[in-house]
Amino acid sequence: MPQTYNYNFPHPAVTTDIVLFTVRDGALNLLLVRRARAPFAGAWALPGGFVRPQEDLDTCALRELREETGIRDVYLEQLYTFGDPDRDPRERVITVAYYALVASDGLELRASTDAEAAQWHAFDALPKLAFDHARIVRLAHERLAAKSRYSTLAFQFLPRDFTLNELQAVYETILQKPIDNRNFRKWIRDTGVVSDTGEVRRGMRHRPARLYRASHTDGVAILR
Amino acid sequence: MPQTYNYNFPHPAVTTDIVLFTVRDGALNLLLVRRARAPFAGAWALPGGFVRPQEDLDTCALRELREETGIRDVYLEQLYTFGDPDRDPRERVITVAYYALVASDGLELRASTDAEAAQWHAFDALPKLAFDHARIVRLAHERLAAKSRYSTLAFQFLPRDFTLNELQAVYETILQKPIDNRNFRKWIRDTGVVSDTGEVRRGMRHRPARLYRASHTDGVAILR
DNA sequence: CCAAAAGTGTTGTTTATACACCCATGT
DNA sequence: ACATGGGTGTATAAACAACACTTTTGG
Repeated sequence: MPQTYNYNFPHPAVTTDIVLFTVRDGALNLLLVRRARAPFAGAWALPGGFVRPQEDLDTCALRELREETGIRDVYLEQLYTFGDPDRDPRERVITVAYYALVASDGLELRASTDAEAAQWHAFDALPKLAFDHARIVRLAHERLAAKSRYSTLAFQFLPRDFTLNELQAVYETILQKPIDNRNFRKWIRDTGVVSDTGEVRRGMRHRPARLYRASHTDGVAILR
Repeated sequence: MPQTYNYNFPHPAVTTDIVLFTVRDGALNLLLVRRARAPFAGAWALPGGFVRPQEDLDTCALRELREETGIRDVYLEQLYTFGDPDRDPRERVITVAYYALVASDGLELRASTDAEAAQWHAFDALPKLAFDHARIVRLAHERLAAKSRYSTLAFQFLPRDFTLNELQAVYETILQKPIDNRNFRKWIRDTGVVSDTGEVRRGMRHRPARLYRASHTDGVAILR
C-alpha cells in the first residue's frame, strides 16, 4: 500500500526547471530532455523535477540537472517562478525556473540510449516545448542577454583559459549582433576582469593568440 | 471531521509575501503586520499567505495585501523565491516574494484595532522580523534602488500629478543620497518620461511649481 | 609568399558631473 | 520686504562608437 501525505489544506506541487545554455560552434544551444510520460509524452521539455522535502531549491535544480543529463558544475541562477494554476494538466504545479550556463568543451552528456535522452538544441531552431517552457526559455534568454552587458556572466561559456576573440565570439552569439573588436578589447581590458596568462594558443595556421583567464576566482562579477 | 488533502508524494506549502514600500514625509517606509499566532507570535512580519488552489501567484499577492491591509491598486513585481527547508518551523513552506510600491497620499490602512494590525515602519528603523523576512526586505530594497536607476519605478510613489522636486525627493529617498537638481531635471526631461500638465501647484508660500505627470499610460518604462 | 586570424589608436559624439544665482509667490 | 522653495546654463570629464591597417604564424 503506497504511502500518502496528508495536509489539512491543499498544497501545490513544486518543481524546478532549468534552462541550461551553452555555446557550441558559435551557436547558442540549450539542453532539452524528451518526455517519456504523459502529459506531453514525446515532446521536448526543460530538465527539472519535484523538490524534495529536505532540499533547498538551488540544490534541487542542480540535482535534477545531474540526474537527467549527467552535467554538474554549472553556473546557476534563479530566474522566475511560474504558477499559473493550469500550467500542468495533472495537478497544480508551481515551478521555480532557473537558468544555467556551462562551457561546452569536454562536456559529455549522459548516455543517450533511452527515451529520456538529453540533447542540445540550437536556440534559434527549437522544437515545440511542453507546458509553458517556451515562455520560460524566452525569459531566460532575455536575462542572459541583459546581464551579459554588465557582468562577466558570459565567461561561464568558456574554459578557464581563452582568447579575447573567443570571448568576443561568445558575446556576439549571446547578443546576436557583431561587436567592433578594438572597442571590445579596450572595454574588456579596462574593466580589469581578465588577466593575461602569458601563454599563447599555437598550432593554428595563423598568428598565435594570447590566452587570458578571469581575474576573479569564481562566480560572476558585476561591472560598472 | 476536517477535510484532508492527500498526495502520494510530499508537497510543500506555498505562500506569497509582499514587501510593500511607500515614501511618507521624505522617508522610505514599508508595511508590516503583527503576527497573532505562533510561530513568531507578536513579531512583525511581511504581509502574505498561502496560495489558493485556483489562484495565480500575482493574484495571491494582491489578495493577501488587500485582506491584511486593505490596500489595493499597487505596482507589484515578483522578487525571488525563498525555499530553505527550515525557513518555517511548522512545515516546509516555500515563499514567492514580491515587492510592491504605492503612493502614500490618501492612503488608508484598514482599521487597526485588532492584534493583526498593519502598520508603516521606517525602512531604516525596522523591528526584528519573523522568519527570513529581514533577508527578503534587504533584497527588495536592493532591487528597488537598482531598478530606479534605469526605469520609472519611482513614479509609483507619487500621485498622478507631481512636481519635479517631489520626484527628485523620492529618488533621493530611495537612493539615500542627494542629487543635483539641475542635472536631475535635465535627465528626467531628456528621457521624455514626464509631460508638463500646464497646471501649477499654488498656495505654498513660495513660487508655484509646475505639475507633471508620467508620459506613459501605466506600468513602468525602462530608460536608456 | 600566401591565407588566416591576431592585434593595435585616434577622432568625434554622447553622456555624466560639478557648480551659483535669479524668480515668483504668500505673508 | 523677506522668507521659501522653484527654476535655470555652462564648462569639464568620462564613456562610447566609428573606423583600417599591420603583424605573426603555419603551410
